[in-house]
Amino acid sequence: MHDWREFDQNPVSHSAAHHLVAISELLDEFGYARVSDVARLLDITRGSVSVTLKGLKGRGLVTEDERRFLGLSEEGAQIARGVMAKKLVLKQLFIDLLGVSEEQADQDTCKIEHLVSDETAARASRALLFLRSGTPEGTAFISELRKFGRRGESESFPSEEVDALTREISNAEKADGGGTSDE
Amino acid sequence: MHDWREFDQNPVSHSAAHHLVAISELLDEFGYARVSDVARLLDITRGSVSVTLKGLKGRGLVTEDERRFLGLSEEGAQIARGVMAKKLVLKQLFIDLLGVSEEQADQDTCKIEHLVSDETAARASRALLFLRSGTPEGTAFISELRKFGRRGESESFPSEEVDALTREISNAEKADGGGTSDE
DNA sequence: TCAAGTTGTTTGAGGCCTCAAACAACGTCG
DNA sequence: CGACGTTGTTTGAGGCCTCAAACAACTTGA
Repeated sequence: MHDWREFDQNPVSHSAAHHLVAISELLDEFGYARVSDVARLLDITRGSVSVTLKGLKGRGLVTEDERRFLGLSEEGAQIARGVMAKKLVLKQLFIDLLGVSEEQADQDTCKIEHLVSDETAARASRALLFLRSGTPEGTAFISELRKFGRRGESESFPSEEVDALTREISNAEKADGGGTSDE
Repeated sequence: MHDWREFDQNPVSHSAAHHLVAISELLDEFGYARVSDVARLLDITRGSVSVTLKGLKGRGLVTEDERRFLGLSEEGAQIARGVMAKKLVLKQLFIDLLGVSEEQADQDTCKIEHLVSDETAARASRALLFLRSGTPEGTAFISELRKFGRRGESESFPSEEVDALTREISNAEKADGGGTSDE
């Protein structure tokens, strides 16, 4: 497992991704985006945005008007779309499937949005589409899961139950022949 | 969405979390952990590990032997347990529910493990327990989902389907009264 | 017009993480 | 013993991200 640092390889960092998404959202909502608007939306200083965007402009992801209005290049827009789509899909999956509160789902996906692989995001979207297609199996599953979930709402995370699950899974992995989880 | 930077608040950073987990795994597997072992496992230099661990020792999360063997304080061990449990639960959820390959699930969860909230992790573990309990609804759901998933294995992420889903969801959000995603 | 506010930039600082390189303190083995 | 290898540390550097503060340029309004 030597690739825990793989976001080193990401075309854009966590922060940069958020800058791109912010610009995209501002353009959508107001038709323009300036350094200050991005700073306000991300709740960081204009100085930080200025510096970060300098890099993104240099890499051809962000463009700038004579009037200092920001825009996204095709590549920048594509990255932003990807990140937003991942976030949306994951968030909705957490909400619809796991029953996480919208608030919490938003906070969580906000942090992980640009870290999940295309494969996982694609599969999540398949699951979501399936759920939303309203098949009896989907409906029954969710309904049973919710009933099941009503037990043990203790809310502290590494609960005893999880410990048991942990043991169960890691035993299964060992029996399986090792798994990928270490080494 | 002003808390996209919330890992600022995290007791430990991404990197630090991995150091703690590495120590925990090494202790589990070999009974001891030294700076070099951690470095090897994380694939970074001893110098980096030395520096990072200095911080973690200072914060009372990591201990050190006279013989330079590393250990975890109660708090450090607890953090490591939490992170490992989150990773395991999410990984297994991705595999069992979404049908992601083990390889990919491992890479993904490796990056997001310590970013997910307790609530989401707890709910994920409920879903996993439910799935593993072998109820007919669970089994039927997975089986139907897999059939459903066999269409559109195109594997590129922001697929047309996802775009459609995106529009659908964001429209629903607007109709809903706005949602939390922007504000 | 001129003061006040907004906007964007730069700079100096710091935090975090990483590296390479240089060191010192251990071994081990011939 | 002495050369060699391992181990852990420190240092100088850089990347990335952030801040506060100081500026310059612009707009606004009385």
